[in-house]
Amino acid sequence: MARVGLTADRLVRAGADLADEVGFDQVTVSALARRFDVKVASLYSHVRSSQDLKTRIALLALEELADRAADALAGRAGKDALTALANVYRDYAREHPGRYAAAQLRLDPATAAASAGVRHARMTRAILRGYDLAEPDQTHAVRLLGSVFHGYVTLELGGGFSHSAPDTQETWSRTLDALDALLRNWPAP
Amino acid sequence: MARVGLTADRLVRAGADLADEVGFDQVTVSALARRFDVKVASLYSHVRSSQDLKTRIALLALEELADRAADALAGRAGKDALTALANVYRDYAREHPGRYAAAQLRLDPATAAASAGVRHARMTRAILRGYDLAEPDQTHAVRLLGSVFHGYVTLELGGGFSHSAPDTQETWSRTLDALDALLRNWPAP
DNA sequence: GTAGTTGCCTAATGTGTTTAGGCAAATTGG
DNA sequence: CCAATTTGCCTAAACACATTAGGCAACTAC
Repeated sequence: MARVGLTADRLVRAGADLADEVGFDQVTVSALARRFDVKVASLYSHVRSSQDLKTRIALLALEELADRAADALAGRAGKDALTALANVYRDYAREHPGRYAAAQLRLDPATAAASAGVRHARMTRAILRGYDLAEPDQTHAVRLLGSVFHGYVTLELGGGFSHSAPDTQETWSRTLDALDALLRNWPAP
Repeated sequence: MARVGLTADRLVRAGADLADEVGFDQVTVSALARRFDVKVASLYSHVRSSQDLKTRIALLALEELADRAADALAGRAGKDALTALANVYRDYAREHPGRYAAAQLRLDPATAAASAGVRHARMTRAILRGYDLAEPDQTHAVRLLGSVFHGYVTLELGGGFSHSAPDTQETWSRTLDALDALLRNWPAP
């Protein structure tokens, strides 16, 4: 019986690729087994369950995304940093829609706390150092940025606003302009 | 054999309730059959497939949401209208998380075009009549509003920013203030 | 009341998840 | 270099959901 050399890592990576190809919720232990030309049961030595597999793919995506973000942010500040971070999310979602969807998987609190999710939160907050915002406005702004990035990327990817006239690249630029303007001129309570 | 009186309508409504209770992607033809104490196959006279059921739930949710939005918007303008519409989305998502998730289901273009989705787009645009925005900025703003509403609601519901200090109600208010300020003072290109 | 329609049923097939237990291949130690 | 052990992939089997085909009973209409 030829051994294929399965490992949790290879499975997760292949699962992520599969997600990008067919969509995250089409990722199934069976499909993954087919991809490795191996019987389904064999995967259960490496991965606890379907849920476990999906969670690991989510964690991988969060890591990759955080790494990209950290790279993009290095040496930038102000609007430059804002644009860089925003583009990391958007580009990642366009290049890796399945992975991006995976990154949205709801994790249980313990797993989330140990994930790269916390790096994301820190980086978003780091961007605001280039603007003049004290707490609690800083937290409000972090949440707003998160909402816009996530909301925009999701809608664009889902075809939410595909048909209308101005192309989405233009809207994206203007959205970043608007956010920058907003952060420089945050309204008093 | 006692007849239960199934109809597509009752199934869809029950499916929506089920979604609110256990989550939209736990909505299954089998679960619905159990809820009516009926054999699974019986549902297939009323609903074409699992996909069909989910699509119908999505359409129901979009309708309900659009109805609420239309009510809330009547007689309001400017920031008042902005706040009203935003609150409709947020409150609906909190009261009916499963339905809200359903409303995000990707529909094929034909179905989407015939759905209440178009009313949502029109209403968002209507809000901007209270602000001084010409095309193409109006479209950019529509997309931004959609992104923020959807992104915020999704993150809040998914526990995206639950732990940190300021409560989310406060952030929500300040987010609406910020959007209002932004629309009144939209940055030139 | 009978004819026809409709509604829910049984039966069967295919796919995905998961566990238990087996045999062969890799690895380790003498 | 071969024996002992670990490890990896397998077969087998149970269970859940989706879906289709075909049957019989219960409403509806005349």
